[in-house]
Amino acid sequence: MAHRERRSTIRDVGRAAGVSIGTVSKALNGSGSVSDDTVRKVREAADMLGYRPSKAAQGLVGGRSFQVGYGLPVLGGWGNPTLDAFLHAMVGAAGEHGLDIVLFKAEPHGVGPYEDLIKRRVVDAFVLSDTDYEDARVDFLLEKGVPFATFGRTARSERHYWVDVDGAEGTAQTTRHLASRGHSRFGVIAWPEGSETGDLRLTGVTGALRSLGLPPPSVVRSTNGIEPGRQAMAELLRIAPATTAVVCVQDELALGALAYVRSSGIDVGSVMAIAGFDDTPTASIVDPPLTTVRQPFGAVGSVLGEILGEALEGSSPRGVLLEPTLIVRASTEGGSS
Amino acid sequence: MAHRERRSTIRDVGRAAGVSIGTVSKALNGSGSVSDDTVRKVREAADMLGYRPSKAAQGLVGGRSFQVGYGLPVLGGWGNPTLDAFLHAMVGAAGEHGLDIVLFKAEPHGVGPYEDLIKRRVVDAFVLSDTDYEDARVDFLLEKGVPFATFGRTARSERHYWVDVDGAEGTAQTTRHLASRGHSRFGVIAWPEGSETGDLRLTGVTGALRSLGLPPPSVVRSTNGIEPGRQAMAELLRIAPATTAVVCVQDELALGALAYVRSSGIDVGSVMAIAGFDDTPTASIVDPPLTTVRQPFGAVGSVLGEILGEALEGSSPRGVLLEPTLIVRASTEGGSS
DNA sequence: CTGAAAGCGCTTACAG
DNA sequence: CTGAAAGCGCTTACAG
Repeated sequence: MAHRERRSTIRDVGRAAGVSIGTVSKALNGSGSVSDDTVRKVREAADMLGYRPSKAAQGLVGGRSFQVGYGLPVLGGWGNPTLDAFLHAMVGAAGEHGLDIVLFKAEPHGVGPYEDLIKRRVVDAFVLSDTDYEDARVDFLLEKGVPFATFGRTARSERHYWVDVDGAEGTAQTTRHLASRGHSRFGVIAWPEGSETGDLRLTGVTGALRSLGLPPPSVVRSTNGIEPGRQAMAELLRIAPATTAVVCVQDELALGALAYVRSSGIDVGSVMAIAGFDDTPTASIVDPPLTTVRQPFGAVGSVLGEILGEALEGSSPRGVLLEPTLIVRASTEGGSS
Repeated sequence: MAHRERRSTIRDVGRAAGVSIGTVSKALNGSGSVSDDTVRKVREAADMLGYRPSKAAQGLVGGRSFQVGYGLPVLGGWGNPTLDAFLHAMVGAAGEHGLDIVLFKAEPHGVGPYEDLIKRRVVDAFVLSDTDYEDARVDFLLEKGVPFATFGRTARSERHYWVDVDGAEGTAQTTRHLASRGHSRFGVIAWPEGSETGDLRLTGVTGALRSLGLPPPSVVRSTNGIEPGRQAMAELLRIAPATTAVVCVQDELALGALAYVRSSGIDVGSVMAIAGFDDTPTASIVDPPLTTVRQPFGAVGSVLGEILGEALEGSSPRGVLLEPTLIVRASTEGGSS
């Protein structure tokens, strides 16, 4: 079976159209000046032969690969389920700019794979996600002069393309929602200090409370996870027993907090309001369903794909800040209804 | 800033080592015969210059791209969360064979993107997931003689590489577990007819019941999703009110079924046992936690990566069937404990 | 063992 | 407007 027909080359097209390969190239790319008649003949021949130019050859002469590298964040990075929507959107948007996405395995903080892909000329640019505020990869790419776009702001944001979701705005929305439900004693379960993302989310709460004229929140810091969330909630109620509204910087923390409160026999929703961040699939399933903030991962991916086109033109970098959406569910709505 | 140093080429290495570029190539690739001394000199020069051969150039001359295409299944394909582990493992294993993964957006059943990547010589092979039993892509690639490996068996399995998880064995395990807990009236919430994967999972239940000498299950078919699962469960209890054990071919269906049963005031676990398939993250969180079957997605990915190496050698295709693991949780354990 | 040369499939000045 | 030629960075017979 297996046809494995020789893929036709520019030479075949030239022969079929009765012109030189240079003319075929110009006709097909619309570069240089070619008579309408020739263009037509060449197009016909190309169509008939199903000709598509070799990317390797184009890349070699043009010095561009039309490929963008994306290092998969270490497993579990920002929660499995989001990767799907993110990749789809990014691949789609990049594709519309004629760019393919090349996947590779990113080591925790290593620049090794990045360097390799650059040197082997496999990619023209990179997309970085799960960036730290101080990120070795950012400095490396900046120094190499390789275009890239990050998901998340960094210490060098003004020097590279980036897309981010306004986390502070997300928790501020949550806070205003809770305040409108009558809450005034707030707690926050935050990430350890130094996490830019986590601190921005914390800021959203404190800022919103301040402008509402409410007292500042009690803050407990915890690593991510359900069990840590449970413990953090216990701690929070110990240091601030009057708390009635808890904003968590991530859903898992909220799920832990929720489990703790429920197991203490306190009603979640009416007595104690709990909110998370990220709208993980679980959030809508737990009892009671969790109020949370949804990040527009699809939009992040497509903007990243878009922006990559610009990055490759060498225009000066810009950032895009996207708004998250508050998803109100029973974990903050129980009682007063 | 931006160094953008000219990436060094084979010519630079030759100059630095004082040999011809042909010799550099042979020395670095270990092909042809080169004196040990020359090899050493060349290696040193290459290291010093940080030389890495251009993949485009190698691809052009060798006619191979060392890239493998993977079309992202349509959003939500086999449930977001699994994509992460799958991609990680696949990218890792492929990487060890010197292969990069190129992502693209697969249209539902279209071969268009596949044809394009072949013609443009972007990839040497493909990985297909979410394959249908009759899959146009499989026929297309077979006819083109392009190597590929599928996740899931197809009607042409003996002609291509494949990796699959033994779904029938998974639900058979579930069934035996439930029978050992004293259940004898089984229900199955399955996918619509024609889904090979779904039908295999259904088969696992019927087969196990038969060999246990128990009556066949009542079967309700439903599209995937939590809400459909809820409705399917209602339907199941209507047509077979005596049912006490329900095996669902996917977790989301099980979550819907569980929600329905719980909201009817029936105790899940003791009175009504419910099991799912896939061990999605949510499964361990719901109340009660869901008994389910875990697919070794990581293993699937790495075997796929492995096997791709073979596929590119042109050796004759083989398939690998991986065993899933039953994860027992409270949704099937309540009462009798 | 080593080098010169051809060639992979394109694009792009450069002549005509 | 069109074609011949050079060249992108490699690998691989083919001579020496």
